[in-house]
Amino acid sequence: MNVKTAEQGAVELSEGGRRPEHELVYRRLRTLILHGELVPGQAVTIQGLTTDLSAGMTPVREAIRRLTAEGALMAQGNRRVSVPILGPENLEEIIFIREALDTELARRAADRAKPEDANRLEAIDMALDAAIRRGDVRGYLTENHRFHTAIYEMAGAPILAELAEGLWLRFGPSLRVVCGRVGTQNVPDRHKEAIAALRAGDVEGVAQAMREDVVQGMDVIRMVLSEAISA
Amino acid sequence: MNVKTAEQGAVELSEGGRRPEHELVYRRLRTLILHGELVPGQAVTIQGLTTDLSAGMTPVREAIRRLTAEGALMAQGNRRVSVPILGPENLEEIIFIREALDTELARRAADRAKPEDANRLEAIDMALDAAIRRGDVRGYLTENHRFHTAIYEMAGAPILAELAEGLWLRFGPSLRVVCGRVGTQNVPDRHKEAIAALRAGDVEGVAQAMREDVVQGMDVIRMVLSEAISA
DNA sequence: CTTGGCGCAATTTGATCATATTCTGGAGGC
DNA sequence: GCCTCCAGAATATGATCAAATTGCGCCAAG
Repeated sequence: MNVKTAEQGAVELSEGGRRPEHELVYRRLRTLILHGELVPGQAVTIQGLTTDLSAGMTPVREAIRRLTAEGALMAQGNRRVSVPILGPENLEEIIFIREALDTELARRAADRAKPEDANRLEAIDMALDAAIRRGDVRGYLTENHRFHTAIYEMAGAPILAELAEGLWLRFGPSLRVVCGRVGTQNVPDRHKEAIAALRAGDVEGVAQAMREDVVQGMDVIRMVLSEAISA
Repeated sequence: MNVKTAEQGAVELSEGGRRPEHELVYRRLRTLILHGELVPGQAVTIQGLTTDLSAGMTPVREAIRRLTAEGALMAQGNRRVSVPILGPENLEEIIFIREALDTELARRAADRAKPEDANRLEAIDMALDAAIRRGDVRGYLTENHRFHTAIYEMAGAPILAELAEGLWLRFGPSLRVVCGRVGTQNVPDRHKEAIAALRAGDVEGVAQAMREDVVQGMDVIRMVLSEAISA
């Protein structure tokens, strides 16, 4: 009678193959936000998601609560939820804390890095460059995020990594808007410098490269957003 | 026929008098964690809370998800949720980021402070001292948290404040354990210095006072936790 | 006669609950 | 000692209730 349990054991891949529905909904919604598929200010309705993602109400509700707690969504008070609009003040706060977090995470990652890690980062960065060359905004956003996430994981600091990841959710939607406006060509990064410093065993060099990467990248967002307001 | 709408208008006090159930459950559970009523490692079950708080399943579920996203609770993978146990490495991460956050928030708060703000802080600090004198652990935790939260609100930096608040949820349970072990007498603070600097208009003085407050306070936790392990 | 504002009602959406289903952990038998 | 079965708990669904916004129609003013 319990035929299903048999096949489940086989499907069990990597770790925890069987994910609860609310987890899946959460991840899908999360990547939607991260890749800027949801525009800042856009309303997020439960019933809309139940039909769009063809999921039940409860999983969708829980995913929305979770993302709201992470700052990826904003409760408007009157039971409505929407994608937050990032003002210059908010962005300035994010820049401050990202500078501290990403720098420290890079420092710790460099300190614990194994030789193969530099290769992994380089592979991601090459995919990133390829996406830039072909003007693939979606691919750019994905790979750029993967690059930073890889460093977070290398750092072995789960709480700091979680905080840093959470910040990406806050500026994700705006980042997409920026890319739509200035393209992917003109967004500078310090990935090559970071990888070189990592190979040289220069811990502080990696930390400083990532600091500059963050500050410069966020600065582009700041400028585009401020001229979007004046326009 | 619409008698209900009339009375609702009257009940509307301050802002948003009508709170949804899941919000209330969230707040109650949150203060339980913040004041250390829940021991690190303790299991948190949905059905347990539905009976304890006499609430429905759905609101409890959402509150738990929210607090899990904030790091106040930990999903164990196998559908279980518990209060996280803070290891030395985790605590060290929290100390690092709190030092950056609380210092910056204090700096911004001092920069925007009005004279009455110093009085508000002093009132809280006096209540705190009173709680210490009478050995009231619960009161100590409440007032100490209120002191810092007041500064966060003064800073006018909602995102940084939210992040800082979230960290309290992570070390709240352990803080209670520490107080139960060393009492409230021996936990130093720099509140008086911060208030004095605030009155003097010394922005950097306030920032440094709060930095020392955080570092010293967290150091007590670190020491107690490490000797709890060796014991 | 047109237009702007106001209020009511209809519809859409959110919140909650009761219930069915699925899964985990452990007890007991082989 | 391992496997099977069971109890308890979590997940997920759909229905029901409540609330908020939207849109329509009416009235009054220009």
